[in-house]
Amino acid sequence: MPELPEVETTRRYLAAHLPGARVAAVALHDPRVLERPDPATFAAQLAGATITEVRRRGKYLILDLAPAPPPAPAAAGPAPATRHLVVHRRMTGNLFLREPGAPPDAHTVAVLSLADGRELRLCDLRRLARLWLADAAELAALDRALGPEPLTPAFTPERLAASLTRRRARLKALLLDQRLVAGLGNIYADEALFAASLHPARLAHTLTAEDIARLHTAIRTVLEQGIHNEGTSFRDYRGAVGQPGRNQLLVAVFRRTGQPCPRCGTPIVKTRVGGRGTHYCPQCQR
DNA sequence: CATTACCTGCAA
DNA sequence: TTGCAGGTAATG
Repeated sequence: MPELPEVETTRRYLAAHLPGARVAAVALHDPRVLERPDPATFAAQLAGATITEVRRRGKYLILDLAPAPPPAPAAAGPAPATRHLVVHRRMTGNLFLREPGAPPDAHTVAVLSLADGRELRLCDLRRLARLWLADAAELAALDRALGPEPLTPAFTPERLAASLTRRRARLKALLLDQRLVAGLGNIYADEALFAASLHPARLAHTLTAEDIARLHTAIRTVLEQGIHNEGTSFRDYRGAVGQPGRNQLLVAVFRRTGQPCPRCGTPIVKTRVGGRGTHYCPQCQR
């Protein structure tokens, strides 16, 4: 569910409210949410840690943790390592930061209780969301596995071209591949293809330099618009205080099957590309 | 390359 | 009752 704009919207709120907070305890309501380490180690490494920063890489949210200070007469061993709590919300996961005494949220799968009484809750109807604790090496591996951040200078038309020109796959399937660009999902892929006037089933190697330049701009434009509107909420996405986004009111093609194309009025068509529902204007997108 | 499994709820 | 849903890893 949450793509880059939804994760970024959540990140901005959490980054303004979490740094400095100390983790008092962690509860796993559904142990399947935890990838690693085992629940006991996970709880032990989180307890007492202080959240220092909230970052995002693609669709992953990363909480940097400073370890708990050692007990008073601490032996002069190696300092405990900084760790990172990595969260991926997959399809229906939401992260809520709730005030002390807030009523429970449906589908809660994990809770970080903070020392000040607040709770950071991971809630996920479909239970596909995952979280894990990473050390610096694991975080670096995650970083390497992902393509460039589309809203940074690392994402250039040349780099996009390099990952498209030799590929025989259909364009939309490649846009969803996180190794190519980090953060696009089904909504913003469809919207970017519409903004670039490109057919989702177009074979990637047939794109011209002009096509790629338009696509590069379109990817940035739709993601920036999504962030500006605090995400797209068709069904399940909510922000860190439970609020829906507004971008669903502004999409051109996504879930607008049969409705007129905003550019030419032709009814929007829905097909299947790369196993995903895909919406496009058969007139404008070639 | 494409398809399936992982989950649950809801619309068709 | 079936198929589909904003994602990804694991299969053919």
